[in-house]
Amino acid sequence: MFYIKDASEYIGKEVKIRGWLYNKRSSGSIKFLLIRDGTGIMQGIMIESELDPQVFSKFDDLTQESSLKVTGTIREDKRAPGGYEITIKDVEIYQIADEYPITPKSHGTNFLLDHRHLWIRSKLQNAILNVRSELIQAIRDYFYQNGFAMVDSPILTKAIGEEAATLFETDYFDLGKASLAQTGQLYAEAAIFSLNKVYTFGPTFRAEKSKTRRHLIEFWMIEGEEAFYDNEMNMDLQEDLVEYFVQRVVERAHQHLETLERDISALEKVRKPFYRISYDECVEILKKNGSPIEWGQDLGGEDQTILSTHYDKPVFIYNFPKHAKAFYMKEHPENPDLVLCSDLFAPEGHGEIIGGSQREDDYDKLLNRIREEGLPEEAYGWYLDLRKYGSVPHSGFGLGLERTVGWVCGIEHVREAIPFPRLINRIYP
RNA sequence: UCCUCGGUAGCUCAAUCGGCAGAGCGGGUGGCUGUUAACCACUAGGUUGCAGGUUCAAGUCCUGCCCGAGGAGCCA
Repeated sequence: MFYIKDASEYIGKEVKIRGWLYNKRSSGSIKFLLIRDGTGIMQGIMIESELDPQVFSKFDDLTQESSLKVTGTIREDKRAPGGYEITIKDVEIYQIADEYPITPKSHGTNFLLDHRHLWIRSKLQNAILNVRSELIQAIRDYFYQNGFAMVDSPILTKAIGEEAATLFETDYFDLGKASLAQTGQLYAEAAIFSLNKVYTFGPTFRAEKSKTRRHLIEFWMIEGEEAFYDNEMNMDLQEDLVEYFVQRVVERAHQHLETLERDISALEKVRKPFYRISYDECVEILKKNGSPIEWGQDLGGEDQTILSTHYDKPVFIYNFPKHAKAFYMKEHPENPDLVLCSDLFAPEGHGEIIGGSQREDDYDKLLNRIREEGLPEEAYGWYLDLRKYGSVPHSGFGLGLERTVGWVCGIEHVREAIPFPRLINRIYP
């Protein structure tokens, strides 16, 4: 089957394009159809003097997004968008589309989100979804090539993970309430004792009442977990992974990045080593740049923006205060107020894309932290077991896919980085 | 939950001091032999988010509510 992206291989040949009408123009007895087939957009020409009148008149019936099959010869022509065009010999119509809501002029976000099922057909959204697809493939390939096993963590769980206030609950037969997973990490930790290095790749759910450009209710997370890795090695791994997938997208999705008018030179700078700054240093830098942050607090949205505009490459902030971070992070051996962890911030104002840490591997210390945080001890029985039967130092991290897609594509809001975003006040379409 | 901004034609927006409800796109009709979000002419299209109030007169001012956007908190 012929696809528009392969046009250069078909010059002078007769082909059939199956697709949808993107737009049309006419100047009387010469008419232009812009046809898209998901791989590209190609201009078709209909010339009255060279066409059967019955075929020529089909132009008038065609509406935006009508589905059609055109037969014709591919030619190179500088006047055509994309450099190639098809001289049409025949037009077969699958369906005449109803009046299409998304016109070739500008629309507001609310309207576009209401029509997300149609919006994804547009040029920029198509490019974003293509980059997302390339990115996912690159991440999977990286893990495969580096000896990681893929494990699937459960989506229905007993409340265990991040925070009880942000759980989606559902009835689970005679066993009370279950909730949708907020993370697969704890299960990934169990899996390293079987497989050594693992990653999970799945949807996660957080019922946070967040309305910011960085938040989705349902988002996809990639979580690496590595036996016998300390926090330093964990950062080395993240750095290597991020460099790999960014460079691979630059290489294989170049055209889509150009469609998005992404500054590709900024992505080409994403090479090891990244910057690494301790939390202590970070607080000093932020204070100098006018942040009201005090030692002991986690970084706010404004702080993230300051940091990620300050550097031209991703930057790690490591070793946060214990009480700003999750219970499972390992206490710093020389300073019990700190934990061994790191957040990775993407440059150009895009903010946090990874949170990682070395995990607490000492049974008593972990139990202590669970009690300090007032977590339901009984739900963590199996997780504590991992510290009883051959506990080892280990580390891991979670990469937010949509934030990463947003950064690589250079788009403002994560809601465009996923085909059908789930937002606090939106579950349609 | 809190703060800020917004809601006018299918869509994007305008409407001066409170004084006749407007334009572009999209739809319809006609024209044009190389168009590039084509262009030109004509045309149809309105419960100004909802409910009250002030006024001779409200899209505009006041009160309440609904909906949306951005941000805070929280996080990937």
